[in-house]
Amino acid sequence: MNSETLKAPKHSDYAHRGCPVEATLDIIGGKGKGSIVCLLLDKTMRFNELQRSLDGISQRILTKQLRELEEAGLVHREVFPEVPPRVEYSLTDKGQSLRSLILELHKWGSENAL
Amino acid sequence: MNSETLKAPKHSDYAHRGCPVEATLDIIGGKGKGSIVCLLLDKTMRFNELQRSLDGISQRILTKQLRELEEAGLVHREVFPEVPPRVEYSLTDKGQSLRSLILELHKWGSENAL
DNA sequence: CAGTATCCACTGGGATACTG
DNA sequence: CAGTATCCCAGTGGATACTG
Repeated sequence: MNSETLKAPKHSDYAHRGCPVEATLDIIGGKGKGSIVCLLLDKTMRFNELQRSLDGISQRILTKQLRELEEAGLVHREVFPEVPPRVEYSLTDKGQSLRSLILELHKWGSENAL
Repeated sequence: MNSETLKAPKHSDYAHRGCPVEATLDIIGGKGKGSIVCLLLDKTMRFNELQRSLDGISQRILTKQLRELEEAGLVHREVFPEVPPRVEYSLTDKGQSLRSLILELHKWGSENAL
């Protein structure tokens, strides 16, 4: 079974076909990703610090979102070999390049959504 | 059963709590919504026209996304009582207020995602 | 502290068929 | 033409317990 050719076109496949807007939304659209990038714009943060700031997100999901953002090249993950372990998350340059976009999302949301 | 107090906090609940960024993403983050708003920035379109432009989206989903965008106050739906029926979709002022944001999403996506 | 591992519910979305 | 109505599946996310 060739999973790549057989599978029905999923979300991303189609989404990326036409519109770069959808492509971007696919990257920062997951649960909490907007907030994560938002938080990391200003400072480096540790895992628990992020989790507390995101008020209620589960460890599992936070890990997943961070891994996806890392894979997308937006987030840098640095592990310090200490006891107890310390892991710091920060934005890469590519991540920082989202700044003005995030600020626009923030602005529109403040004025129209909340 | 009070569905509002009993239910576990779902997506939007939590999302909106802290971050306007998430609130915005919740509104334009559904499948095809980015593309839809994008298309409607420039012209009014009919249902089938949209569906063809979105290449592959199902009728059911397109209807759903349009209804949600309408409910969010971004899209105006106008029904012409003709045979065969004609329905035209356009952006409201609130929808048009997304323009610069959409353009930024488009720009970032073109440069970083596709 | 920063995760995995499991299990489970809910929803998003696809496919297809039917209708005013 | 512009939808509804069904049925179905995969993915997302929550809760909880465990670990290096």
